[in-house]
Amino acid sequence: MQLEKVYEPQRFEPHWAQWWIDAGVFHADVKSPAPVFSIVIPPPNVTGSLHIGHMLEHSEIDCTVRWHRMRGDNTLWLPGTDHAGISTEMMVVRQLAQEGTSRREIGREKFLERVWQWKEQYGDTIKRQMIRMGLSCDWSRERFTMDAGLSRAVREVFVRLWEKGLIYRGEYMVNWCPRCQTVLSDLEVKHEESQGHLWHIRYPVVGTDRYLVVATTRPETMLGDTAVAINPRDARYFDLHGKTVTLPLMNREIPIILDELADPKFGTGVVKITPAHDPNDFEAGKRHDLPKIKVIDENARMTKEAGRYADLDRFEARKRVVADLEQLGLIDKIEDYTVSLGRCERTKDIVEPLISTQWFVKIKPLAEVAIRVVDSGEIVFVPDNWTRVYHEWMDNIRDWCISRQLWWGHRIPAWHCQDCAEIIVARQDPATCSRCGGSRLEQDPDVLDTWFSSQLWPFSTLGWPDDTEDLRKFYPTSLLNTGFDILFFWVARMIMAGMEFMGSVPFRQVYIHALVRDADGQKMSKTRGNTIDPLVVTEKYGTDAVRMALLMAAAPGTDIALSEDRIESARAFANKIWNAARLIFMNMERSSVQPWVPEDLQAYRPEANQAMSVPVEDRWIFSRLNQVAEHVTRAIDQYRYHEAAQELWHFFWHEFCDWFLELKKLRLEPETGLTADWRNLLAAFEAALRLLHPVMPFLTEELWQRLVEGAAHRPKSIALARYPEYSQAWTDLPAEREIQVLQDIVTAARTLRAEMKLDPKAQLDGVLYSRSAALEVARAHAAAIQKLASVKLELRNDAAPQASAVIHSMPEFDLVLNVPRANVTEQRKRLEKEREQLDKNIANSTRQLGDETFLSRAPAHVVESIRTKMVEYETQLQKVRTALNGLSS
RNA sequence: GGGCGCGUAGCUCAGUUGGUUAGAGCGCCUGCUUCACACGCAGGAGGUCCACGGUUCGAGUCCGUGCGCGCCCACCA
Repeated sequence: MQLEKVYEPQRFEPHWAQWWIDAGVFHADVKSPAPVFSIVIPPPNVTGSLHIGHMLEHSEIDCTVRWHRMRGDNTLWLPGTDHAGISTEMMVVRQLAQEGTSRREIGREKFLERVWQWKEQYGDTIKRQMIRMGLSCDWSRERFTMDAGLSRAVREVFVRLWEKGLIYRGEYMVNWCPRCQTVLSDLEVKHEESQGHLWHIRYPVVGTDRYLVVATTRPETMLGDTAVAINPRDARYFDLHGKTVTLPLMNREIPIILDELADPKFGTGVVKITPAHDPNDFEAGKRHDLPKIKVIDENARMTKEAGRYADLDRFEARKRVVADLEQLGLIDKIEDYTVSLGRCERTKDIVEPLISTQWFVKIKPLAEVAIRVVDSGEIVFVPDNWTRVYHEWMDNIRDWCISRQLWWGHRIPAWHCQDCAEIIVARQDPATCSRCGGSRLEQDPDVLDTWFSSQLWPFSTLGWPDDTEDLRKFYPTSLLNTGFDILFFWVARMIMAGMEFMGSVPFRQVYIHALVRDADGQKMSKTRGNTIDPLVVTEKYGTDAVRMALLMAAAPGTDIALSEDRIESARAFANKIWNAARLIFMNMERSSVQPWVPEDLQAYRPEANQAMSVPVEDRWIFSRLNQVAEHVTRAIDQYRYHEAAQELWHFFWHEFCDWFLELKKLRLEPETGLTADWRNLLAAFEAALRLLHPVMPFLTEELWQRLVEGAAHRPKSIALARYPEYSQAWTDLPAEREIQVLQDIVTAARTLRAEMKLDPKAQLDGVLYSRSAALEVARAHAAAIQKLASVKLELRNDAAPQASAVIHSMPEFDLVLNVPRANVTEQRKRLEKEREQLDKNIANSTRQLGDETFLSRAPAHVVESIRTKMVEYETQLQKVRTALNGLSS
């Protein structure tokens, strides 16, 4: 079992990914009618990357799931849903545009075919990558058919809501993106501050020589004004009530109305009312029964209603309108003004508020229930400050516009009778009109908002609307792990849908993780060009390294700044493990040691070890393994992935490799390699791999399989082996103390050598002075000390002599090196620094121990620990003084 | 206009209920081609924990104010 010298994840990661699925180790048990990936891959001629946020999410979920499985919990992995919607559609639209074709030209059928070609072309890449990320992937056209599978659930839901009167179709003010050619929900509109102007326009009052001055940031909309409003309590204009003004440019006479909408304190206190192009005005228009004149169309061009401005682009029209008004002397003034512009989340185009007929969900009744289950604690957010954010939104929720003018999505199951205009909503495609019996039915051309189907995820994936075994077994799920960016889009709606259609919560806990950002903390975006492409980095550094880097940084609360540096150092860690394995395997081979795996760590009770006179480093490493198992378990349990990852990192690298393996190497037989007590090493390594497996699944599987190859009784996969568990009995404090002293002795000698700038290869002699157990430790580990620090120590049960030029003092011992010429400067520097620190500590402790209030109020153990430390400080200070004296004599 | 979060070593960040020498990774300095690993080994430098005030025997940690940065929500022309 030769290992390559350098860790090359590319060679085994794809293999294990496929193997896990084939062997059923890790694949979801559920036959999902939903498509299973939520990653957007752009077509080849569009630069960009995957949804970076998912990397973290997938690593965390996978880590959690693996960990649960290894602990024997019954877990279920549910794949995510596809974002059938604008993103996908727009990519194909862009591709078409580059070929000189438009979507409309090609038609719905051909367009959808085109989307499929694109998905299939890149499906393999997506699939491979998803598996590498630890996500099962069963993605095929059969499973993702807009008119089958999931759409059955979607239809069911639509029909039920319709029958309950919770879906309605109506004319409302909607957000329209002229580029996407579709309506957007409120959540898809992002507001952005930008520099604009506030135009003050004079409207002549009919029958007088007065003007009313209105202010607007969008002068072109004035063409559609059907009133101006003043506040009923505004004395300035009260006498004008009942009169009319002439709308400039259009020469239309429009009424002056009284409405609270007009704020006397803002601007002139007069507001123009454009019911067709502003949500506020739309409401005001309803209150006063005003006509709605649509002057801007779906292409953001002016309509016929705009008179001579018809067909102009909205911004061109703005210029003309302003110029014309100026010429007429009707511009009162123009102010600079910061306006909050609504932009399309995807195209960044300025969203135009339009009147349009759309489908809506009446959301209040659903929201009330969803608020209740969070209030009552049936659903808990982690961290819990998100509860507030959730409330904030749910309390002020507005009806949800669910229709989209796209093709890539679930068709709305509604038919319009061409004869009697009846709307038929049905589970089965109707053949005739239920009212007039006519057969001229046309299905509504719109598709549903992608989140309409996504909200069904917790139960549609389990077979709903059928009453399946999966559904009964796995609904509700215990945990939802997601990013805060889709809290409203998805999480809130899943809760509403769960309550409405299943009658119970879809999940108990919602863990909100951080988002991944670039090295400078900026949001990754294609336009900024600061994306890290998961496809590229996992290929380059390995999935395990990417996961480790992400988890190391996954502290809750703050976002993650991801850089290649971090991934690189995670790869170094992976390489370290790899090479530790190389060392072990090479020696196993030399000694023909039989691969062997203990049943579990229980085999290594410290009592048993002591009885078998097992080397202390073995007792020590088992004791440490035990502690680490406990810490990691607790950390993952509380979603503190960064703590788990760091604990594992430190343990594996700086304890297992730096000390344990180094000590073990000293026991190598020159000819035969491993000796009998290497059984313990194998057991420790095997357990350590299991400990690491949830975080670095591929590397650990590869090494574990090699390690246990041919072993008699073993699980098929490390993923099916048991996760190491803490047991107090395994903690071996004497062993830990002994190794600690050994480390101190070796480190002290090394520090001295470095300070003296001594030849690192030269074997030195030294003396260890001690009156404590350190003497015994040094005696027992003389060989180790000689190897690890290149120092042969003479042991003296005595205090250190007054004058020693080369000395390193620790509380337990003094170590003196016998060297002819000492480099005194370096040592003096260190000693003086140490003395300063000690002086400070002693002064501090003295002050506190002399403070009556402190002594009486501080808890006893705190006072006690300061007393103990005080003694230590003083002994140490004495030693440092002696050493300094020795230097000067 | 509301709400939330952040400010700790050159950089990116940890720091669970306040407890006394504040940690890690990267970077930096010194020395090592030691037979697992230069994606390495050994040693080291580097911090008035944004400022001021308060609570406390004790504050990086709790409270207030200010400064700086970021995010979310919001129909004020």
